[in-house]
Amino acid sequence: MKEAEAEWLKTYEPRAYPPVGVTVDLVILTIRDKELHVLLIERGEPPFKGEWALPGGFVQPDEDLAEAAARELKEETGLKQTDLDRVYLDQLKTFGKPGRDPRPLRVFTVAYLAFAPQVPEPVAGTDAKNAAWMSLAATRNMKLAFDHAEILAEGVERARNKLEYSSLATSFVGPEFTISELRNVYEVVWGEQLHPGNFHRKVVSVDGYVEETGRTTERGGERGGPRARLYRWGGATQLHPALLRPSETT
Amino acid sequence: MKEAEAEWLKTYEPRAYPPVGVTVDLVILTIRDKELHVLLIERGEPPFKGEWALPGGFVQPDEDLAEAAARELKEETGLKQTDLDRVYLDQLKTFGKPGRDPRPLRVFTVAYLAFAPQVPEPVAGTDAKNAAWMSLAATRNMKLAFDHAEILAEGVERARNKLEYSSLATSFVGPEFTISELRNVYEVVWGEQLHPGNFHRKVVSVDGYVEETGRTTERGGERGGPRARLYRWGGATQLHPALLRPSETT
DNA sequence: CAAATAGTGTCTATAAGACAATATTTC
DNA sequence: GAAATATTGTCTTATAGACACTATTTG
Repeated sequence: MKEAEAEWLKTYEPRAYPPVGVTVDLVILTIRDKELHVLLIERGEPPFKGEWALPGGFVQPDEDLAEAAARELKEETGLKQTDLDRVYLDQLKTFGKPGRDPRPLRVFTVAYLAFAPQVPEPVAGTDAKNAAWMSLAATRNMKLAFDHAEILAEGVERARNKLEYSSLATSFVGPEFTISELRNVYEVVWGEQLHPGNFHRKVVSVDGYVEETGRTTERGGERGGPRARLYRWGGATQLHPALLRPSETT
Repeated sequence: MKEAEAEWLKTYEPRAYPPVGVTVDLVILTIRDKELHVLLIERGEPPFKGEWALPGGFVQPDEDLAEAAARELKEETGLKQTDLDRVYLDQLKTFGKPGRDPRPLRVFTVAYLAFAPQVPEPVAGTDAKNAAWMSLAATRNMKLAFDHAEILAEGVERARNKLEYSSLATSFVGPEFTISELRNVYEVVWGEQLHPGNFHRKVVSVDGYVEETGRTTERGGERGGPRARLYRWGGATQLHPALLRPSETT
């Protein structure tokens, strides 16, 4: 049997298969000015030259999918390693409808979803391409390249669900955060107001979600209010019990 | 710009890319004799000739991924269309580690997860290949082809989670079922006993999960007990509130 | 001081889980 | 009749959400 496989390998002809390509595309979400934003790239090359698209590119021959996604994340966001360590990055879904890429090569794309903390820099593009954080509201009036509008919608939907059962809301804030900042993540991603008092009690009661640092913010809120206690992530990945969306419960 | 893209298309050279291939592989789960089973195929061709693998194959040029998965499901299970309509089939995850396929073609596989109702036939293979429902316990002592053991584990894990928040347990039973049969699905997939009384009340209380047919089984249980009422799926896809695994709640 | 916000207290409705009870049915 | 099972009842505890209250801080 070993000989049979070796024999078969010799006669194998790669070009018998119609050519296909595999890319990774990233839905990188962050929160800026109390709005959900996504990182978009203005394409410098055809196809869709000049249009906005999700960052991404071909998977290199020696790379696993997750490696390719991590590489793209690093290249496109220009985040420092310390920040990158705290970024959530996980596979979202794969898209491969014939014709989704106009090139004479059928391209499948494995979409990844990432949650980034607030980044001060407006985003550094690696090459001549233009990169920008776009608010989700803004993207709804744009036509994105390829099927990226569909991928983006899928990513946002996944993000909304992730917040319920996981502690990933902490990926959107800094290493130390107040309960209000965490609540803001939920409110922005879910697009609904939460009850501050109940949210506060809930978060601190879920085992392992957050732990106190023992310190507080330097100042109160912009328009008044006491200083808030600072928390850090408590190590739990899954929330028990979950933090369910109010609008889904009905 | 239109001219620029047309120009670029002409100069484009597909063979500049190293050759890659894309397959779909299916984790098809069903319940037989109070055990979770998966459909496996004994490979008739290299690579891994003679070893057991998940059913699957190359995505055809004109096919979308979901279409390819549905085609493979139909071909490999030999299920009738009426049964196929009730099978759950959804994308699981994509795998593409370099070297996962020994051929001189890099193969990415998009794994799909399917839940099938009890099928009387032992499974009809389309060609010379041997196909069989294997219990999960049995697969743990086997070496599966490619990285299919990893894919299978991922599928089982996803199945366990799906039961909590969705009504997909009904995909494992016939169009009409008793609460006990449904409970059996949960017990087998989760691998733990559930309280019959509490489970019963819970299931009938979740809005839209099941609805009564007004009829009962013809006979009681094998070893006694009254006839059970027959239910059908009530139309809800998400469960509110969810049916959480006892062992996860602690 | 007025307004805003952090954090806590309290009460109610709902849900989960333990346990028991009753009615049917099979061998 | 004995054992098994479907279904319902009851009680306790945990949780979610509504609402109110106090303390602290900013302009």
